[in-house]
Amino acid sequence: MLDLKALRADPDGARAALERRGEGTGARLDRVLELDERRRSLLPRVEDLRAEAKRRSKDVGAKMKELGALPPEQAAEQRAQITAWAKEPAVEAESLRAELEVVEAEFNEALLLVPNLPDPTAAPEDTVIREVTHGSKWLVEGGPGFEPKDHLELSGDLVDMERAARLSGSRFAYLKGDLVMLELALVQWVLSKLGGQGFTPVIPPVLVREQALLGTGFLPDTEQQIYTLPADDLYLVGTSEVALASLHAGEILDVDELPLRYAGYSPCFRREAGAAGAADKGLFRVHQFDKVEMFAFVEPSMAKDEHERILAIEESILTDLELPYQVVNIAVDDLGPSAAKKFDCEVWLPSQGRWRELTSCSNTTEFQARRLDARYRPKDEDGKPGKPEAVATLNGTATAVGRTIIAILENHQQEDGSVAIPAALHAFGAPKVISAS
RNA sequence: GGACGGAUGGCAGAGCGGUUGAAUGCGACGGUCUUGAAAACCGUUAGGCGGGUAACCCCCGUCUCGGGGGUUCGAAUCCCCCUCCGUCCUCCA
Repeated sequence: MLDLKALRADPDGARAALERRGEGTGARLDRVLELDERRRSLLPRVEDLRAEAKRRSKDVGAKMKELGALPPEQAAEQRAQITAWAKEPAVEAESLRAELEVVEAEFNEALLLVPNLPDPTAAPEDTVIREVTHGSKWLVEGGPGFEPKDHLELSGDLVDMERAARLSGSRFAYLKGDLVMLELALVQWVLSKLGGQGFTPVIPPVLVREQALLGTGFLPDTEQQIYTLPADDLYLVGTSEVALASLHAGEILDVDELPLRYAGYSPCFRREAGAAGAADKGLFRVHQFDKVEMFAFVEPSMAKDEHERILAIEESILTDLELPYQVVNIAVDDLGPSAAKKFDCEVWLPSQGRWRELTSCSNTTEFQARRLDARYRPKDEDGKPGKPEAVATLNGTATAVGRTIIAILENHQQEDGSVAIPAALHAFGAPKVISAS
């Protein structure tokens, strides 16, 4: 949700920024402004009537007392008159309020449809800003001298998608043996690394109410990607970002508590509707996967720095895993509704001979916080507490387990089909070598 | 699944039909005192929306005591529904 006051102050600037997301996005803003106008013309009239009703209501007691001196019949008549007089503005206010309610409902709905203002530095089209190969054997001249296998060949029966399909349908997997140990090592290693960066590990609920999806901007927009449990009015989250963002919904945080950083570890569920034809096989695109997600609540002025910081952590994880990657500044017309700016880290997949998305981090500025009503109380230079303001939120993938396993298997495969697991994971219980045969 | 009890400001906790947006305590902020700090004392301190302002301070109005609806001239206070929390029973990994 955007800052209404800022929109009213500079509608043209906001419209221009929104148009960068694509033709017609500015029109949604105009709809909001128009409804805001109507709302504000109705509101004062309702409030004036209510003020009058209150005044009269307060006088009732005194007027009623005066009636005590009158004969009963006359008093009854007067009493009825007083009541009618007191009721009049309230009744009028009520009918106007009904009108206002309709306008406000439309207004709120329209406001939810306006995406975040993109950051000026969000790229016009996907732009590679950095490529880090660590001298990968796949990317040096000539390659390692053998044909890379894909992750399914490398994992053999450690990944069983046929039987998973029998159980649950396509795009599900059984993960077995050494790969399970690899996942657990990966998760534990990442959580300990993040712990050193101030991120508190969290295992959140993955079944959430609609409000959490609305608050994070996944609704209304990506409903076709979300699993629903209609019998219980719950949704399965596609990322723990949803649960982490809601952690401080409705709260006013002390500025001294900020930044608050969380590392959520949870399964993620995605319907992948529309991806039916996608050629990705194996673990790359599945309906259920585990992920460690970073999430930060910061002062708005710190959001850009935090975004860079989160990106740096993602890069550091890839570096420690000795995975070749490139960083992409994602095109402005490809941003989700909440994001003002987004970086993807794409990893090299030797079997495909191309870069594929592995992690991603977004600066959602105050967009989610406004919807979730997550605020903080700023202090001025003298340390005096001020009015609550929306915090800024950011999120980034620490490790998407399935895809990370793919990247490790493929990049660290050896000619004999075994895989040398990166040293960083050894101390966390990962096998040093995984061999499918 | 069943039976009770509860939900009030940053937190704790009164109020149970009429200046109650809300006592009191804690916290926070300001001040007095002090070499400084602590203690003590005094004062200030909820949020949303709209208007007066181009904007801040400030002022005015209105809404909000978990959410929604109702009764009433008037509801934090009475009634109904929902959500959540606690306790007990039942069940259960």
